[in-house]
Amino acid sequence: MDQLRALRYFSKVVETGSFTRAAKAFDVPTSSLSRRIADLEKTLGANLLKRSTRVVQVTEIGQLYYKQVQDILHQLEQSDETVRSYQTKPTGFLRISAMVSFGERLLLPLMHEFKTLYPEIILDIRLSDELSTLSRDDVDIAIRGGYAPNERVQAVRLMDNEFIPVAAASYLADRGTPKQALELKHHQGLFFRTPAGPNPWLWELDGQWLDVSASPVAISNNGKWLGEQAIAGRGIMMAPRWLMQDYFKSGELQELFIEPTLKVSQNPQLAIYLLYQKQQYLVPKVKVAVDFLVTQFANAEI
Amino acid sequence: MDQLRALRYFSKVVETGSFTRAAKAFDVPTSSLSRRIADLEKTLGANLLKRSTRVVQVTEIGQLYYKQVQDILHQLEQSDETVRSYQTKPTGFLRISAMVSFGERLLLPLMHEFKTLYPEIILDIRLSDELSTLSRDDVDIAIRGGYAPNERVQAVRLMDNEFIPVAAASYLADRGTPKQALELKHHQGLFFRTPAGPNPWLWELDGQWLDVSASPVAISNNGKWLGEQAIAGRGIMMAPRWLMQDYFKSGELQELFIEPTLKVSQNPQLAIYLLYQKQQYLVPKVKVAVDFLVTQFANAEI
DNA sequence: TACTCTATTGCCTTAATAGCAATAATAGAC
DNA sequence: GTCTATTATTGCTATTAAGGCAATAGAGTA
Repeated sequence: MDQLRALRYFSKVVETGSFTRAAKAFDVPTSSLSRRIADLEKTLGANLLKRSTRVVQVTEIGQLYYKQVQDILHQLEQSDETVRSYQTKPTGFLRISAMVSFGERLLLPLMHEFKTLYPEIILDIRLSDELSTLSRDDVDIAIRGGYAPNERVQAVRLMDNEFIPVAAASYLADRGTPKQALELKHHQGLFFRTPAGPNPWLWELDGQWLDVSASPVAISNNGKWLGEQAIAGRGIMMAPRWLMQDYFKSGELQELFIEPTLKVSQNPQLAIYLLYQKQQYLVPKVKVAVDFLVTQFANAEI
Repeated sequence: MDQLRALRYFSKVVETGSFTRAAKAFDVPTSSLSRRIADLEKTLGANLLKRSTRVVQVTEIGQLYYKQVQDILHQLEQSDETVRSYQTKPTGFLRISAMVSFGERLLLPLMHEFKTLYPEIILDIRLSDELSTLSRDDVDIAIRGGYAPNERVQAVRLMDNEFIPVAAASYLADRGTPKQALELKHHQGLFFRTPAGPNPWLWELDGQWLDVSASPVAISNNGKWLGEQAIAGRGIMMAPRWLMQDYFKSGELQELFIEPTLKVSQNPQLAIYLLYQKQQYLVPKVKVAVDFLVTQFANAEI
């Protein structure tokens, strides 16, 4: 029995809820599906589907089996793809997901050079501050700050992601320039909302963490808008250092030097990571992109 | 093409390093393997094996593919097994792995009752202080202290694993009874060697960790032997509380009350965990065993 | 009750795989 | 260097499994 074929048929029936629709998808008669799935059920000794002539329902165990089978089929597909593309030129669609501000400031400017190096790769760059799961056919490469990957995902540290307090001169003239962390409680704060909630302002003393967040005047997951608020003198913002260079140069914002140093996370390894599926590294388009990006950022940091 | 069959053939050839031996294992002619694997290579467009008439070598990409295929085949086998055993009586071999002293003191005494409840389950209990990977066909259930499982493994907290300092009366009469952690530096220590190295004696103050280990007189991964050393008055030992009950009753050892409380790990969740593969929970033999053990330990703790 | 849509079943065709024997290739023995 | 034993491949045929079509049976709908 060709179990894989049976599994593909079964999966499609679960997804479409119908033998007829599934059969259309494979362009085979429904009788084939019926027989393959019946055989599968026979060898497994369990009913995966509850059929009536009009409606197909998935049984409890069928549901469970479906989930696991999905995963298996997907892994196999990916392994096959890796082998198939082995030793070929880097080509095809390359899907990269990155955080919006990081993408605009640092990633996109690099990609012109990448494109000239590998003209046959068609870039599909998605900028979003949502977490990308990287688990399915989602994206090939994701760039995220401090994200806990699962065991099949490889994480490479690209660069620091140090958060520093900044404010506009107008704000400081108005409310004074804080020098001590404890003064911040009486200031106004602009907070970046991560998927895990607004980033607090923390202060560490011998492993003890103190929250010295200012009183919030704005919380948003949109860095650009928060930046505008800061420039308008609405409050103090904790922002990534790499994002602030332009603002410092133009004088729109300035760095605050506060004792002791503030953090926005208890995680000491706050950095920006490049993530990719381990098994995809031998796929040429993924390999060259990972190598290219890692090299670029390693050089930029010197 | 029946890809699964081809993958099984291919895997066996990699493992045995020979078409002939692999063919014997499946009881089919070598020509079948030759053809299936050739087809597989054709559809993948890559050479997985480098053949000479006498020696079969695995190519780089073949090696990679083999590893991934192994994983996939294993997962599929397990999923099939789950479905097959669904709604059947708990039966078959049940392989449990536990730490030696835990097994002897707590686990084995329980298993008589388990055996009468489920006489058709054949127990295969392996006691070892080595880490069990739980990843392959290894064991169905593992019991370990503070072990970081991967995402496919479910961990259930069974009981506390508090380590306390103990010593024999003879030792204390000889060297004095320490009351302060800092005094320990001048005492003699018996250390348990975990897979991550000897367990240090730690003392926490506001997130700062101080190592106050005594000077070592013995280090071993054999708890029994260490216990004998302690009874013989050779030194102070940090031992799990649950292991000491008998020694306390017999008066062979006594608990030391040291300020501040000592720890053997920075991990606050030091406990004993029961581990099993998530997808196996619906396999009756695994389900009843997990439920039985969790219930037994939950009750015992009241 | 008749109608329609859907899954299953029987029969035959077609495709894929197994089995056997012969062939080609090569490492090791002499 | 030649021979021999072992091993993988290939050609041919038999066998097995899956596909395709038409007929059948069941269940909701008009």
